[in-house]
Amino acid sequence: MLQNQTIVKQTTVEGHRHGHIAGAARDQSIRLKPDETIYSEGEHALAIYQVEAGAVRIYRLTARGQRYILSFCGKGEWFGLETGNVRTDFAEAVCETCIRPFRADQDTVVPIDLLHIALTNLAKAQHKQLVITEQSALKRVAAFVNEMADRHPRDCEFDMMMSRSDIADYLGLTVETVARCFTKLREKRILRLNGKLQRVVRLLDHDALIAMTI
Amino acid sequence: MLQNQTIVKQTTVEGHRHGHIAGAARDQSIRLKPDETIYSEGEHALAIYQVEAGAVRIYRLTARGQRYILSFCGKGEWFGLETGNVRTDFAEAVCETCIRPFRADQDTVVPIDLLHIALTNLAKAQHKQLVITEQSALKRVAAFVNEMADRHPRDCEFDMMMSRSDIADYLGLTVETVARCFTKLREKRILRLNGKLQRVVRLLDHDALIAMTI
DNA sequence: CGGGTGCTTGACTAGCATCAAATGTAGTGG
DNA sequence: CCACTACATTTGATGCTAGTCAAGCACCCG
Repeated sequence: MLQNQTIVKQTTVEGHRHGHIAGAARDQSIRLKPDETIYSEGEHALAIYQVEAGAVRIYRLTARGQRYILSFCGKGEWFGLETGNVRTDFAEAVCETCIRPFRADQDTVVPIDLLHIALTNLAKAQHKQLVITEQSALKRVAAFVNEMADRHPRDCEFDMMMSRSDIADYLGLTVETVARCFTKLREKRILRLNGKLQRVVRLLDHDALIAMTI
Repeated sequence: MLQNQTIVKQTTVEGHRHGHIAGAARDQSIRLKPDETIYSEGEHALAIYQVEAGAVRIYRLTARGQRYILSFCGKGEWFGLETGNVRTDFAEAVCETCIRPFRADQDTVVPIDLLHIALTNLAKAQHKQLVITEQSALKRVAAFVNEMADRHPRDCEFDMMMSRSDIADYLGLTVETVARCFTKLREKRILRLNGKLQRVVRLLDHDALIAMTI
């Protein structure tokens, strides 16, 4: 028994080589244009990142080329922590985005609680499992809008920034179904959609929205 | 920027009080009967566990009383690591099971790589997301059987131990659909089912099974 | 023997995917 | 300024998949 024990405290991120994007001097902020790639599957994992502004999508491609978005990371959230030292997924900016890399240089050991980040991401992933499996398409979309609303507390109007196909690939639905769900939410007077791409949500009835996700 | 930084090295499990089950003297192994509870939602998290034999199901209950199984833990796998110090889910033995608790006593700090455990569980959760969202019912069941088969390398016959409703609640399907998928796998001559409860799988065509999960 | 449990099968239905097309907006070039 | 293309979103029609409800079977135990 207990063959799997290893020693504590190997709590710095793996990977030592320098890559294209983490080449930024002294781990300073990086500005990204919409859809710009941060890292790709198969690359050497050499840094973790914190979002300072904007949003990042983390996704994988299936054997059939299907995209599946594991998570969206908003301001303050961390991403890029991997089990091994090779990337298993892709990271891209959703919109105009600003991120801050943290490399694992031996001399500049940054005091980051990697365990806390990992556990937070685990909790997010588990919550997403519940959302996806238990609920109908409408409830999934409602849960998504609610998740976005939580990132803009006190604002009743905010820009989701994600396209319909981003949302579809995140919730395991099709673009058409997502669009239909948004019109249903509009018909129910729970929200209004503004902006040329209909990505700006104005929440009319937050309580009703929350009630839908239960 | 960077408000969320905290200090490294708080890598011991939270919780200091003693609970009913971890009261076992000196963190020795615990034997469990089928369906015996290990911990429940809302309890104080005071230990993490490693499975020595058998299997454990980790699940949550939705507001409507629906059970959703987040993961099954087999031999060698760890569970019970939480973000806070309160349990957010339930843990039960699937069958006759043996687990080993690790408490967070200040004097007996066990050298466990909690980060590695957290990242492994994160990877499992992410993989499960892909299985659930991308695939049809048949593919999900195939993926499940494959997952079980991976726990019994070189054996072409093994006992899954989980009931049909366990599998259904794990894959986000109904019992009937799971049963239908198993008959399809039988009809395709990919496996045979033995035992009084039809839980013993005999793999006839492992390659075909893997091909289904892609 | 009867009742309980777990698995399977059948008939029917609701909901989402699929295919197809329309709308709206921005950008380009005549 | 208008025609044209390109792209994102929306809407409509149709079919299939999995959920629901119901029943039947196999096994076990009192």
